[in-house]
Amino acid sequence: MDADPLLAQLFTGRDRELMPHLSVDCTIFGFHEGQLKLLLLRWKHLSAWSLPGGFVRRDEPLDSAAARVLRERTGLDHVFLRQFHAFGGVDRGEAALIPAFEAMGVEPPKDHWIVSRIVSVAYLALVDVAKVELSPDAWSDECRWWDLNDRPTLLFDHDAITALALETLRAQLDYLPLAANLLPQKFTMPELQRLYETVLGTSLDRRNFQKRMLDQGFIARLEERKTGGAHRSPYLYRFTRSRGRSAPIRRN
Amino acid sequence: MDADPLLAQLFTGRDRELMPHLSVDCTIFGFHEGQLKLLLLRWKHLSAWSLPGGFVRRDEPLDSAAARVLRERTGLDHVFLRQFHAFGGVDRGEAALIPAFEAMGVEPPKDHWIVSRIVSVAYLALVDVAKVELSPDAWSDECRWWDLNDRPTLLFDHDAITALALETLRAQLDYLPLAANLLPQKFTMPELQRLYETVLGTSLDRRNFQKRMLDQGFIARLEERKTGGAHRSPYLYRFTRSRGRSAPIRRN
DNA sequence: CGCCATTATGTACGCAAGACACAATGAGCT
DNA sequence: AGCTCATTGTGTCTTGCGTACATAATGGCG
Repeated sequence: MDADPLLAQLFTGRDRELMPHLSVDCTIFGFHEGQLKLLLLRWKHLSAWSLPGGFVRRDEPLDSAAARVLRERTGLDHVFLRQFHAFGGVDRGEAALIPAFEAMGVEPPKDHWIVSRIVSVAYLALVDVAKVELSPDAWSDECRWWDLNDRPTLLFDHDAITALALETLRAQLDYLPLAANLLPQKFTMPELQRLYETVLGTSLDRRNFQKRMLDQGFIARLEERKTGGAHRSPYLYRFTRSRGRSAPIRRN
Repeated sequence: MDADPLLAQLFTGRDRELMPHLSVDCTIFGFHEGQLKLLLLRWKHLSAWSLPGGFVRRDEPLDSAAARVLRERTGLDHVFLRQFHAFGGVDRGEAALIPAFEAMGVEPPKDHWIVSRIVSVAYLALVDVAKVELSPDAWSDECRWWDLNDRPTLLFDHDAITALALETLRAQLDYLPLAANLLPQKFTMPELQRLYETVLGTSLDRRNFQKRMLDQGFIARLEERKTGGAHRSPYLYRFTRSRGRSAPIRRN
């Protein structure tokens, strides 16, 4: 098989433009039809899945590298994207790449940093599924949403990364207006509640939930109602705080 | 001036044992005489201060590198130490090192990674000041505790690192038994309260504070009392949860 | 032996969260 | 048109936690 020219360059010069031994990985969450979704890539020739990731250019801040990865896979920019952990184990499974490179006709030099050790800084992204336009990267032949509960086992240490991302999301969901990033601009109260229930893995009381949300002050009710449902039409709401950014923590 | 042989080797081979462009920095907090302390190093020939840090060996996990830095500066092991952020800006002030190297008689090759760009993973450590035995590293001539409020301006981006470390500490103080790591085994309730007040920057009600702490279940009262004070002798308490380890999060 | 700063402990109030009930609506059916 | 019924909108009561505040107990000191 012919080597992809871009990939072949990776070991003949292009790697010099990159920060060696360093990468970013993005756990990109979405919410659709009452289910939490995770964006995954399928590697060419491996038929196995991983988180979207990429290398860091020598003149590129870490955060910008993560934003670039997110933009290239989803077309989105200026959405919630936040670093949550650096994964720096000695063996994170980089060797799994070697057969993939060989199948692509690329011969990585022995002990090249790409197939030896990579420290990866992991980012958590929250996006509106409806706005995403998916596109795989040079290493993968498919890019799609997976239901979080049906997701396949991932390459490298990406299962651990995903687990910590989910833990981080759960821990911050109730005191940051994170839901604003996962829902469309206008949404109904039951939709918001189902998002909370899905992320937290619990069931909540409708009335108390609504009260809490409104008391919180993050959301405001619109005069519109959602039509077409087979029952009483629910009100629409919107988030009032700027999306993404953090909020107050009060003490004592 | 003669070059320190260890430092000279840094650009003649020893750098090959290290992960290029990568370092760890430790914000090591202590508590003594009612004040929150930060451990700082003074750089030779620069007379300026920075956080303790170090490079990561090629066969060394990130967490181990941080633990090694902590051990080498304080003699402590198995204490609270947790990664909290990766600082990955393009220019974090690495160039400040060049005059220091020159004064030490070491000539860094132009564009060597050590003086161009370094991504640093920052760790937060909490230690019992009484157990610490300080020792500077090869780059510094002094290692000492600073009162957090009197601390000097730091080199590189270490002021930003310190600020985020403090923010992290504040945010987690009330739901993790972090204080266990900053106090001796036995302590009085007023001591614990002063620690909280110092870290949070607020003043707290004695009675409510005591009630909260005991309801929390982290601490238990001993039958001993502290003698020697000029007033009613306070009870001693101890933490019941295991010290040192962080809470639920550990990965890679 | 009384003074006084400090510690130990108890009580009252307010607010927010949780448990729970009932009215209103909109589509589809007969 | 009127009934059914799942779903949404709204109110009340209770409980528990955090906060405000007051009083008794100690131990050294003059």
